[in-house]
Amino acid sequence: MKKLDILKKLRSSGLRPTKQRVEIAKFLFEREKTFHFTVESLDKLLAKKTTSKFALATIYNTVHAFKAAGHLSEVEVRGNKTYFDTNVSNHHHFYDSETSELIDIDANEVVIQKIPKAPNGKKIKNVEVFINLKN
Amino acid sequence: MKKLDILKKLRSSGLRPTKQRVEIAKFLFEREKTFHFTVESLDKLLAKKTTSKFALATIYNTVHAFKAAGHLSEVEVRGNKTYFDTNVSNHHHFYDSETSELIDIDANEVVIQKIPKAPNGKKIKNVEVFINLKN
DNA sequence: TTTCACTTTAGAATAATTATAAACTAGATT
DNA sequence: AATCTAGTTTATAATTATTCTAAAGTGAAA
Repeated sequence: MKKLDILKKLRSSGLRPTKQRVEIAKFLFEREKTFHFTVESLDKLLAKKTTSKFALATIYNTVHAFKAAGHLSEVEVRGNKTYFDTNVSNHHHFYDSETSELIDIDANEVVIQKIPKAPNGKKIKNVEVFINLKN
Repeated sequence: MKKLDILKKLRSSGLRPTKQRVEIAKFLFEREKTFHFTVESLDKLLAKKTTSKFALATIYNTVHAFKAAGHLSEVEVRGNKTYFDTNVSNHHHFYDSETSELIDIDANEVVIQKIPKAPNGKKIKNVEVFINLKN
């Protein structure tokens, strides 16, 4: 994703393209493969890979703004930290608790044949499959 | 589950049946239906339903001891608090984010037809299906 | 260029959980 | 039964992730 596209992406979702947002967006979205991270890991990676400095609060703000704009998704992993994913399409995950690593699973790699119907008055928003790994 | 069974359950898993553990175990396991809770909700319920007093740290200790002994399972819900479940068999969940409520889904109510194979060197520990609800 | 709503920032505040260390107790040993 | 001890409880402090605050900074519209 080019810088121009990043500016477009930010602007089109009502996010003013500040220096910080552009740089974080470049770091997150200029990649081939999807990327999983926590705010803590992102903070460390940004410190290592860029010359700019970011307040931790800015990273929280930015990640939440990107999530609200639909550019990031939050992954349901139990544990202390919140995981985010640059893959915002409907998909599933392997989770390796040994390494705390998430791996994307394409939606079409999982086929569910039978599912219960939602409780009265409720609808199904989405179905997430978690495959926990061991060695 | 009778008190005698509770003593047996604790002893057989190497947990000395202290006053606190017995009372918490009775509260958790003397029920027909499975029970979902957070440490916070359990603390409040114990305060309401029993005359004894429990230090919050004791509730954390006890819940973790029960989990380590396989009497409770921890549920993958994203959010600030950790959820526990008295249902330790293999099963799935509805999650209602409106009410933060978990509902058990029996393992045989979900049939998965296709699933990817584990990454190299890893094995599948278990598969958890989460059905997120909306109104 | 001036202006102003939106952002960033550092640090304080909050919330969940874990650690600490002293007092207590179940149950084995005498 | 009295003693002993490792395991347990307790109150409190510490830690960790995250959110709040309020002052200073900045895109971009006018």
